[in-house]
Amino acid sequence: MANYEQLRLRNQLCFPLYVCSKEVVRKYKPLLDELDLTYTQYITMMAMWEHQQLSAKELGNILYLDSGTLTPVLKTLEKKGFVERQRSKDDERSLIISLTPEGSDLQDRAAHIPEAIGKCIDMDLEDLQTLHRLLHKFMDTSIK
Amino acid sequence: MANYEQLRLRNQLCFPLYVCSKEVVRKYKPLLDELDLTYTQYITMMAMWEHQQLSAKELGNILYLDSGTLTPVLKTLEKKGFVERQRSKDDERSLIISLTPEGSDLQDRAAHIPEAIGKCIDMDLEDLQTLHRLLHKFMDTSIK
DNA sequence: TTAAATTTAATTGTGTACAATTTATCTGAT
DNA sequence: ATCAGATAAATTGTACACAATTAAATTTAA
Repeated sequence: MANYEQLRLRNQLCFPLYVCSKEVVRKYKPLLDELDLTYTQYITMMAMWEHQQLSAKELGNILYLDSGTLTPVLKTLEKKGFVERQRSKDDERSLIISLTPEGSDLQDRAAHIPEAIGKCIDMDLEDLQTLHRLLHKFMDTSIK
Repeated sequence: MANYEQLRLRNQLCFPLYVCSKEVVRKYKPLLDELDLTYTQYITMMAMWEHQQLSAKELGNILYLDSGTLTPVLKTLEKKGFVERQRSKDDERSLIISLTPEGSDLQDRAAHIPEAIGKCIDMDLEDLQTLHRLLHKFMDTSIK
C-alpha cells in the first residue's frame, strides 16, 4: 500500500495559503463591520483610495478579479455611496469608477485598520517581512 | 492631505495572501478537473486519504471549515461515490464520514498532482520551504 | 468600407465560505 | 428521573469567485 507522503495536507503549500488567507480575512471582519464593508469591498476601496478613478477593467487587473465578481461589488459600493459608475465618453464599452467624497472620507475611518491588524498577528517583524517578500515573489513568478 | 502609506494594497500582508491562495487554486483546476473534483472537495479527500474515517466535526477541525460549508461538500462527494455518510451508533448527533473503495482508488489518480503543481511554481526550493514554514508559523500563532 | 475579430461589462450557473438560527441528541446537575 | 445546557449537523441568507456565455461597442483587415 502506497504511502503518498506528498499528498498529506500538511506537506502542501496550497493548504496553509488557503487557511491563512481565510484567517486573515476573518481577523478583518470586526474592523470592517464598523465601516459596513466586506473584505472584497475593502480591497476595492483601497485601490480606489490609491487611484481616485479607474476603469472596471483596470480595477480587475489590480485586484485579480473578473467582471463576474466585480460587477456586483461595484454596484453595492455605488449603492453605499462610496463610488460612482459611469460609462466612458471615449469608449462606451468601458465603465469608469470614481471615488465619491463619501468614499474618500471613509479612508480616514479605515486608517487605523492596518495597525490594529498588525497587533493581533503575533509574529516578529522579520518573519512578517520575509513572508511578505516571498508572497510577492510567488505572485510575480506564478501569475500569468 | 494624508498619504496613508499603510493603506496601500501592496503594503498589506492580507492582499498577497488572498491573491496567492486564489492563484494556487487556479493552478490546481485543470488537474482536478480530470478527477471531477473542486479544490475544496480535493482537500477533503486528502484528509480522508489520511484518516479513512472521520466525523464531520473532526473533518471541520482539520480543514478549518464549518458545517455550513462541509455539509454540501460531503453530500456531493457521497453522490460521486467517494465517501459514505452515516450517523454514529454511539452518538446520533455525530456524522461519520468513511472513505469508499472508489474514494481510495482516486488517490492513485491524484498521486501525480503535487509534483505537477511543483513544476509550475517557478521558485527555488529554499524559498518555497521558507514560505511553507512561515505560513505554518502564521497558522500556529494566529488561529484561535 | 464593411464584415470579422476583438474588447469590455454584464449575465448565468455552480460551488464555496461563513454567520446565525434551527433541530435533534446527549450530558450533567439536581 | 428530568430538564437546563451543551453539542453536532443541517438550514438559511448573504456575498463572493470564476467559468462560460451574451451583448454592445470598437478596431482591424481584406
